[in-house]
Amino acid sequence: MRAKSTTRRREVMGGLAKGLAVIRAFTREHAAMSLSDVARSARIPAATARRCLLTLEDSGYVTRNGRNFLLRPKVLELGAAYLDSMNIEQITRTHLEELARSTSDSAALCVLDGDEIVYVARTSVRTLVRLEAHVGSRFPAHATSTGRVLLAGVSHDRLKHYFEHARLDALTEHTVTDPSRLRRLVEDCRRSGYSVVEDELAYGVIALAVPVLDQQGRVVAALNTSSHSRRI
Amino acid sequence: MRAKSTTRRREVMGGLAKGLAVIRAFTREHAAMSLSDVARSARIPAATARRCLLTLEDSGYVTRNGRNFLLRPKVLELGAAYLDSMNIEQITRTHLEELARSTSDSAALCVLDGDEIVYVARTSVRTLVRLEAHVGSRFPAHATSTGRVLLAGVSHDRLKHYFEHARLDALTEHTVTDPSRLRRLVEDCRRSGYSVVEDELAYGVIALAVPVLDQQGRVVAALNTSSHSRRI
DNA sequence: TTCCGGATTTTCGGATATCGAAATAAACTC
DNA sequence: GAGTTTATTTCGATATCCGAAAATCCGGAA
Repeated sequence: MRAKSTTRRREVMGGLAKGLAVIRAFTREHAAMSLSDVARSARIPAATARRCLLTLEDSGYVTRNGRNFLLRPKVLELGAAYLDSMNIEQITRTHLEELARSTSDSAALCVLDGDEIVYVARTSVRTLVRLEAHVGSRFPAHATSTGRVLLAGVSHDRLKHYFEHARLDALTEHTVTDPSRLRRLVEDCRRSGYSVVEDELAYGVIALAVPVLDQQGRVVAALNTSSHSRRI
Repeated sequence: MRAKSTTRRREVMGGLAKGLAVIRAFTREHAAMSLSDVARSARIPAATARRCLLTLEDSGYVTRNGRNFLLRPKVLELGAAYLDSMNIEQITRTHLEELARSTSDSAALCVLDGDEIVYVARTSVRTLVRLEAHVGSRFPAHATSTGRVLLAGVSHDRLKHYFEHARLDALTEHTVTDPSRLRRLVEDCRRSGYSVVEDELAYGVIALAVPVLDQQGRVVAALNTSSHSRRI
């Protein structure tokens, strides 16, 4: 007790972290949950889950239907703050829509977050059946065309950090999981300016990605277009 | 302050509400903010804002760039929980993309939240210049085609509540702000099953909306397609 | 450069609200 | 009605809250 309290303890707000965990506890399979469902799912005590839910209800993020709680669309505003601040709308207008129209296929704008890519905007004509994705969806960077293009744009240090920490799991038997091979593919991206990946994220999915650069020539996002390769 | 003098005080988590306010403080104009900017913007003491930001940084929602904080794409996951739980992807695939393709214009899927509509998904070919919208964007229900279709689908009680509380502000000189006239327009929607609105949300914008029904025939969302009407 | 003044960030401490286990109450099951 | 699960309340220990003070940073003048 005394020993640990003397050391510099990082001051954080437990309640905030728990409340966010509560929001994230809701999924497609668990769209409506009772208090105890939420507590179990978010791994927090029932009394705390209750306080979180009441607070979220008070501020309009959650609503109650009988004994069940569900998310309200207001939670989208939290993401909207990001989309807004990143000026996603402008990039979308510039690139995404033309790409989708010209290829008549799915197209998406993604950014890198840790060792995953995140969908920031998307348009599609026929959605990939085996890959449900929407704004905010995440996939491991190493198995996606977008991810490789984005990795090609980060600093040497960050790339080093990526290879030290990322888990290169195989998602299909074609997924590249060998670090040095992946490193070579990323370098190819840097040279060629694009990346094509087939059957590495899921069977039957082929995608092509190119970087989106800012005025200084830095990679700020990546555009991809994807399609079915073949049936399996 | 002995005992619970203030009878039955609603127990809430102040920290959670404040943390969410911090996320929402970020906007296009203020994409990167210092601690004191955030505190000012969210109307909370600096010391508290600091604890919120450190917590959000710890959990990956916020990052630091020198003395400035910015949102990370992880905040999109909070909205993704909603999109996921509402099965938006399926509705999008079913309706939105076909509409966008067939009309070659902007199309969006919206839901009602309070007296506003919220964009839940969108696709567009040429974006309306005067109306930047993305997933999570909100507009007042009374001035939008989508809003009227959605209002036409709510219960009598909720509609009553809407007319008692909503502020029918004029956004252009064509905006319908008279409650009884709006009520008639909403009833028209209920009968006809669609709504067309021109120049009421912004000059030069015309939109048409139709409801999306669930198996029980309840209105769960509305689809709209919009376009320029004329230059002003 | 060095120093100063103002703004920002961090620390501090007492008052107060939250945490969470456990008790109680309510609801549901059989 | 007894047994089981779920929801709510209680309460001492503890962490947060926030005003204010201290430390730090920063830009510009000398």
